[in-house]
Amino acid sequence: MNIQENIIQGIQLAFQNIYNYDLPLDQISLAPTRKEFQGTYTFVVFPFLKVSQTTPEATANQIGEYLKGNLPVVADFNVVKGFLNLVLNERVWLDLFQQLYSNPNLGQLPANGQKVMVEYSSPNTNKPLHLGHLRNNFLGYSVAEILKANGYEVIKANLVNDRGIHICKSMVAYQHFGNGETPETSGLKGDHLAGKYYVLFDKEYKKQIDELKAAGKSEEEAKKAAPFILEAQEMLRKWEANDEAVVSLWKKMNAWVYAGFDATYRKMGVNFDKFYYESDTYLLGKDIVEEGLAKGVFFKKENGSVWVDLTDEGLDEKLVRRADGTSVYITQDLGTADLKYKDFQIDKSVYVVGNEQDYHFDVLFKIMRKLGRSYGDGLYHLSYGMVDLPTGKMKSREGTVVDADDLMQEMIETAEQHTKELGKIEGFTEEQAKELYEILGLGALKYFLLKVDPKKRMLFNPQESIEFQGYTGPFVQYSHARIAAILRKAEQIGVNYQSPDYDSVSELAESESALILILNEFERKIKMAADEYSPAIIAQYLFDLAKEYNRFYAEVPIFHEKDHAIQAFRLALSAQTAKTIKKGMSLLGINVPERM
RNA sequence: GGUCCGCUAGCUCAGCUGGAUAGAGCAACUGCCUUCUAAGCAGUAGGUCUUAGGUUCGAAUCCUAAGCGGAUCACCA
Repeated sequence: MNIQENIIQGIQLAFQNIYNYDLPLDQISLAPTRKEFQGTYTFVVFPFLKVSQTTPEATANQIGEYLKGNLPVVADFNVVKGFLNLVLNERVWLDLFQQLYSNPNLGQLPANGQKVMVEYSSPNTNKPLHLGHLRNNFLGYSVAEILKANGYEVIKANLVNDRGIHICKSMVAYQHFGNGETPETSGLKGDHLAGKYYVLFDKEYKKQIDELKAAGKSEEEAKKAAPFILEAQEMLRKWEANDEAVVSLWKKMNAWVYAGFDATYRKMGVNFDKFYYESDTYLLGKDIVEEGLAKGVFFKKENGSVWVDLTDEGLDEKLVRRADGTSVYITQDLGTADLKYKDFQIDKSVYVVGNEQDYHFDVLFKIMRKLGRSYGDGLYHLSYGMVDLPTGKMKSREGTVVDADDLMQEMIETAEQHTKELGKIEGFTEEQAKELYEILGLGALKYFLLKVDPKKRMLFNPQESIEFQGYTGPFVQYSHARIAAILRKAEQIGVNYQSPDYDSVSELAESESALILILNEFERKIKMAADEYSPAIIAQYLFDLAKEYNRFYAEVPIFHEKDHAIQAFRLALSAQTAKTIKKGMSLLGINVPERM
C-alpha cells in the first residue's frame, strides 16, 4: 500500500460518487505540492472540468471534501484556483516510516529474472586512460549497479581494443626508439609507457610528412608515403599473418598496458565480469553477412560488396563487407553482439559509448532487429556526451588531455589539503587518514561526473569544477559522517533506536515529515534511474536527501530531547537516512566515511 | 549540404508524462558555532527559459521555422 496510489484510488471514488463518472486510474496523477503552499500532494482539477460541469474552485472543493471525509490519510485540504492541496495525517508519516525502517532490503528490488550485459570502458591499448574514460567508466559501473538494484542479473563487460593500426603505431615507435625500455627501467606505468611511444610515433610521422612535402610531395601523398605509416601498415599485415616477432612484441607491450590499466581500474573502483578482446573478435560476423544475404536483409552490389539498405528506417545504405571480402568495423560488432548472447543468454545489452558513435549504434541495432534477434529490442546505446575543457575539446595528439591517473591523484591530494585545513583528522591513524582522502577525493570526482545527465556534454574545469561544498560528493559524505557520529554517541550512552515506540510520538516537526517523504522516494528514484539509465537521478536525489537531513539536524534536537520515544524516533530517522545515503552512494560507486 | 543532439541566473547544472510566483550549487552580500561535526543551516540579490510563430483553460516543456554551438554522414576503427 502506497500513499499516492491510495489517494489516487480515493480520487477515482470521488468522481464516481460526486459526478457518477468512471475516471481511469492512469488519468489521475498527483504532483508534489509547491513549498509555498500547505500540503504534500496536489491534484490539478483543470482537465476534469468537463466532467464536473462547474468551476475549478468548486470542483476542487467537492473532491477535497470527499477525500477528507472518506480517506483516513487525508487530514485536510486547501484550494488555490484549480489546485487541490492535500494535507496528510500525521499518523501516515509514522506508519510509512515504520514500514521503511523495517525493510531489510533497502534499495534492492526483487529479482526480475532478466539478464543484462553492460559493456563499458573499452579502452585502446595504445595509451593511458583520460578524463573521458573516467566519465565512461563511472557511468558504466554505476548503471550496472543501478540495474542490479532493480533486480537484474548484470554482467559487466569490457571489450578491449587491443589490435589495429593504432596499436601498431606504438609498436613501430618502440622498435625505433625503445632501446629495450620497460616499465621497470623507466619507472613508468605500462599504459603510460605505451602512450609515450604512441606520441613519439606521431611526432616522427609528422616530421617525415614535412620532409616529404619539402621534397615536393603533396600533403596527401606525403601522408601515404611516410616510412612510419608504411611500417605500421606492414606490421599490421604481419600481425594478421601471425608473425612471431610482431606477435611477441605485441604481447609484451599489451601486457604492460594491462598491468597499468589494472592499477587504474583498481583506483577507480570499477571492475568487470568478462573481458572481450578485439584480437579475438575482429574476425567475427562473417557468418552473419551470409545469414543476412540468405534472409534478404543484405544485398550484393555489382563489385561484390555487401550492403544493408536502411533507407526505409530513415538511414542510408551501409556497407557490411568490402568487395575484397574483408570485414569492416560494424561486421565484428554484429558478431560480437551474437557472441555476448551465446555466452550469457542476455535479455538486454547496454553499450556505454560516447555520442560520437550514435549513428554506428543506430545502424547496428537496426540490423540486429532486421535479422530477428531475440535480444534485438533489448539493445541500448547509453550515449554520453563528451567532456570538454575550458580550452575546448581534449586532443591526445595535442597533449591537452587530462590523464585519469593524474586527475585522481590530484583529487586525493586536494582532499587531503582541505581536510587538514579544517583540522578534521585528530585521532586518525596515518592509514585511516589516507583512506579518508581517497574516499573524499574520488567521491568528489565521481559525483561531479555523474551528477549531470549522461546524454549531455559537460564542462570540466580542473581549477574550479571540483568543489567540496554544496552540490558535491563530499557534501553527501559529510552528512553521512555526521549521522555516524550521532549513532556512535547513541550507542555510547546506550539509547536503543532499533524499535521506537511510534505510538508515543505525538507530533512531527515539518522537517521530520519532509524527511520521511523524501526517504520514501528512494525506491522510485532507483526505478527511474534504471528506466533512464541515469545515475544523475540518484546523485540529485542524494543531494536533496542530505540537504533535507541537514535542515532537520539544524532545527531539531536529538540528545537534548527529553522525551525518550521522540529521541529514539529521531535516531531511527537518522539511521535510516544514513542507510539510504550509503546505499545510494554505492549505486554511484562512491564510498562514505564514518568520520570526516 | 543531409541527419542527429544541445541552448534555462555571471558560471555549472535541475526542472518527471504540459500546471501555481521557473529551482539548486558556485561566485557576491547578511545572519547563526559555551548545546549532537559550520565540508553545515537560514536569508538577500540575480531570469524577455536563444528568437519568431503555432497548438490550449495553461508552454521552459508539445509542433513549425530561424539563429548559434557540437557530433556524424569512409570499401577508417
